[in-house]
Amino acid sequence: MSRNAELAQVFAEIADVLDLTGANAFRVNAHRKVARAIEECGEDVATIALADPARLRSIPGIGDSSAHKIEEWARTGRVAERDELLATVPTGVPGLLQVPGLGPKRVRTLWQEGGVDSVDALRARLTAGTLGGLPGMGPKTLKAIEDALRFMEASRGRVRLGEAMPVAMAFAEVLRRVPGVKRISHAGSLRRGRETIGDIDLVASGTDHAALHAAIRAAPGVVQVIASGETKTSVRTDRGLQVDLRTVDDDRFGAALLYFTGSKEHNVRLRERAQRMGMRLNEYGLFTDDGEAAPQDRGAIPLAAKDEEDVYRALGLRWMPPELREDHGELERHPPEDLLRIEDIRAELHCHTTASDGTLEIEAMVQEAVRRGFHTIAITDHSRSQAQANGLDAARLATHAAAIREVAKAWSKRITVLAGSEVDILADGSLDYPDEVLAALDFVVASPHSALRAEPAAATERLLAAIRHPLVHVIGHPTGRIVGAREGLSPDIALLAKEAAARKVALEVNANAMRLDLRDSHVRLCVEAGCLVAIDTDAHGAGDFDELPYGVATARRGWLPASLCVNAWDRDRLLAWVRSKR
DNA sequence: GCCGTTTTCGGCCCGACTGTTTTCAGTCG
Repeated sequence: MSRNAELAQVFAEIADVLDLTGANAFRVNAHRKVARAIEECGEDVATIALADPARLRSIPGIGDSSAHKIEEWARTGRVAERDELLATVPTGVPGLLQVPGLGPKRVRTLWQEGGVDSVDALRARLTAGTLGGLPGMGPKTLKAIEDALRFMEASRGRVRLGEAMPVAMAFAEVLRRVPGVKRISHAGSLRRGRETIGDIDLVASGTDHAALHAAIRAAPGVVQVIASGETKTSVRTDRGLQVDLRTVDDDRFGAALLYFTGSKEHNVRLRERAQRMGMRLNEYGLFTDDGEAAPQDRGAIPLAAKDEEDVYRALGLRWMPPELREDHGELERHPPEDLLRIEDIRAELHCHTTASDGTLEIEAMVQEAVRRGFHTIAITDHSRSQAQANGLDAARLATHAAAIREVAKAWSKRITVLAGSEVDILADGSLDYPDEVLAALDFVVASPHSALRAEPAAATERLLAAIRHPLVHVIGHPTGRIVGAREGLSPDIALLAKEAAARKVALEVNANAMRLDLRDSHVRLCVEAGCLVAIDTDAHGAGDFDELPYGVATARRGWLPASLCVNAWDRDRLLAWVRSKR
């Protein structure tokens, strides 16, 4: 776990225990907000705490009280208040909050009146059937808890963006065939392009809501209907994913899509803004606030509801790209006008062929790039240390480069093909080929593949050395992390971005959904430093190009303007930069 | 606990669905 993740957990634990003991809900929420702010910070928060206390307090959501706790943790590795709070409840009780359907009230009932003090104890008591008679725990509630426990064991949390998107598209296709359907969109964290997705949210409009809900319940792969009403259905798929459908009338679609896209925090900001302007915002529209709840049920006509643009406009705002709706300052400081778009990407600068561990020959890879409308592709097979990936030694690389240049010549009217390498950054920061070998190539991506558990300071030095190497164009997947599976390196990204900006080296956002490396918060640091960013699919086959949208979404979440993305430059500008390193 | 285009005090978003405590609490997003 990264240090930020550890520290965030301290605040999450404080929030959980406060919640369980019935503390003020806003106080609980404030701690959860701090946990989120820490988790989403691209820099090491403990380091900020020691170096610049004022800057720590300038992070939204972190006030004086939380700042003191963070400073305490940075100095001692502990937070006394957290330890004291945790001592007041049995060790396993906070874990009960992770069970879907169990909130603080039910956990407190289970614990204090039922003697249930852990998830294991809960499972045992459910099996033994000795939980009947607790207040609020009827047979259906107990059954729902039992199902939720089974689901927890089967699925373990969030899935990667690249797994969730195809599932969402398949469900959308099912809805598209329902008679009377008007508009369908995915929403939630999926639409915001987050790297992992908790569940799939869909919003649909049409004339026959009941038919839409029936279609979702009967869709292929659905194994359980969790809830289904007139406007909302939740189902579980055979792969353990929850899919939520909300239906609305088409003239309210924009308000519903806005609402269900979130983030929750962005929505709260919008509602607060609406409130200040004498309006009221919910999933049915933006209404004049007459002091009464649920205007939509009283026949009130919304001021805006049909499209998201209408709602933002009525609130005096420009439409906000979904990837930016995270309450990361997007309402105060509008994101760049030329925020990167998928159609801006015209070059692939990191891919593999059969020379190392790819599945396509050079020419087939080039053809695929042409088919995708790219003006440039760099062929970058693995270097010699990647023996398991059939990495090339200097002699094979020379032959390979000659073959790439042959293909380049044959295709020169259609696309520019660069002979390159993805050269390993070794543990000591040196590269896997001597300089004269690299100098003979057109393009060099330098990436860490091994020693990915190095200390942050060592990782920073190692990557700085690669950035300072005069023949390197791009640092590939700089941290080496695998989403949900490997933490990778934790270098000082702000420092790397500053150095890379000075030397015109691009840091990569690897678009593969397993990697998304750099991640969104790192991109934000790159943008602040004015550092170039490369977005590459790291394609090993034709289908891998399809992952590009995930990389673009990650870059957009980091507010990347097209002007800083080398893959979005026209051919002349890109090649001038490529040649500047030779 | 946090925060400021009414504010350094007094607020802090809003609705759907479910099950059960028969009029609403709990959970979720």
